[in-house]
Amino acid sequence: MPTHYQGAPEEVRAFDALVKLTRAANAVNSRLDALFAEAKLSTSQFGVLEALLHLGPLCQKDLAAKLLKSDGNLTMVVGNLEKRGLVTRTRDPQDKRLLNVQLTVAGRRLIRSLFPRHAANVAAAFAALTPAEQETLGKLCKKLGLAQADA
Amino acid sequence: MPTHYQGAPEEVRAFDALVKLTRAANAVNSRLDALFAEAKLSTSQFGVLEALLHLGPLCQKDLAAKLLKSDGNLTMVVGNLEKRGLVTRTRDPQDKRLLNVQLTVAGRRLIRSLFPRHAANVAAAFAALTPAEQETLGKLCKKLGLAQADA
DNA sequence: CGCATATTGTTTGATGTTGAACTATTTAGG
DNA sequence: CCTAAATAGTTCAACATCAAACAATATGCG
Repeated sequence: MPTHYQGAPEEVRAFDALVKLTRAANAVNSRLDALFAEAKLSTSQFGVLEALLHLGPLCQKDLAAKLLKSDGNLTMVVGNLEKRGLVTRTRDPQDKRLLNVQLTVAGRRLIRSLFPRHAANVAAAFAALTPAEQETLGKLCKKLGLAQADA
Repeated sequence: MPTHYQGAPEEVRAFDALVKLTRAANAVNSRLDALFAEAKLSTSQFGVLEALLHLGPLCQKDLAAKLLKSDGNLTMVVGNLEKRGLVTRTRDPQDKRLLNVQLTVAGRRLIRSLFPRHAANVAAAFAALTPAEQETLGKLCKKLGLAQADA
């Protein structure tokens, strides 16, 4: 049902793995998004709040690196969070190029209330696999992911 | 390097698998995007052209289902392809609600020239894993993906 | 010191993305 | 038949996303 591609065996095999990998990632992440939507947060917004909760205040450059998003994008995502009073941006006195982003009281309260449910969702999503299967999946994905760097 | 989350063991294990799964999917798909960018095609646009090549003319509803995108979205993606003369939209005479999307000569030529290189890219991306590993990865992803349906 | 270069963030323009409201058409039940 | 419900697309608002051009600041080298 993916693309019935008639090609070399290694291509057919790789296509099959690609389709399943992509669908699994989408399915799991879509499931997790339901919780974010409850709090009217986008995936990226949740990611920013989570990073700030667990790593403390960060500048936008670091946030972008953490979330694997472009810097131009972070301006908007953080901007929308700031509008809602969930984070503040303060110019770094040492290096005035930097904007330190940190949680407000409301932001901290929100992410702290959401995170335990998020963690439970992640565990529930992966409960379809045994612990050994999860570790195998993790190993294979890591190997696959790292190999793309030098492509 | 993911989130150093201190939680129940099954949550930590699931988080680890989630991060690696998501990163692998992103890394592979980013790598594949490079070819699409060469032809100034977005991932979705390439997906539409590929589906039309291998499955023949389709209405937008079917395309949306194939690509796992919203119907509203397909209006734009197909519209942009139509602007470039790569596809045409024709109203179905039997059921006037349907718009049949099909490749133009230029569209067919483009996707046929791109696809072999795409297939080679997919195979190269997965060459980091042995055939057996690719099948294991596929099986685990399928199991994981299907389990999210009833969440 | 003083300028060339690098770094951080913003802006802009194009595309993608969704969900909801809306139109047109078809289908089904009474 | 004829109207109610379902279906296919479009449009819209909001947000995401990137790349590229840009401004402001910092750093380093002569």
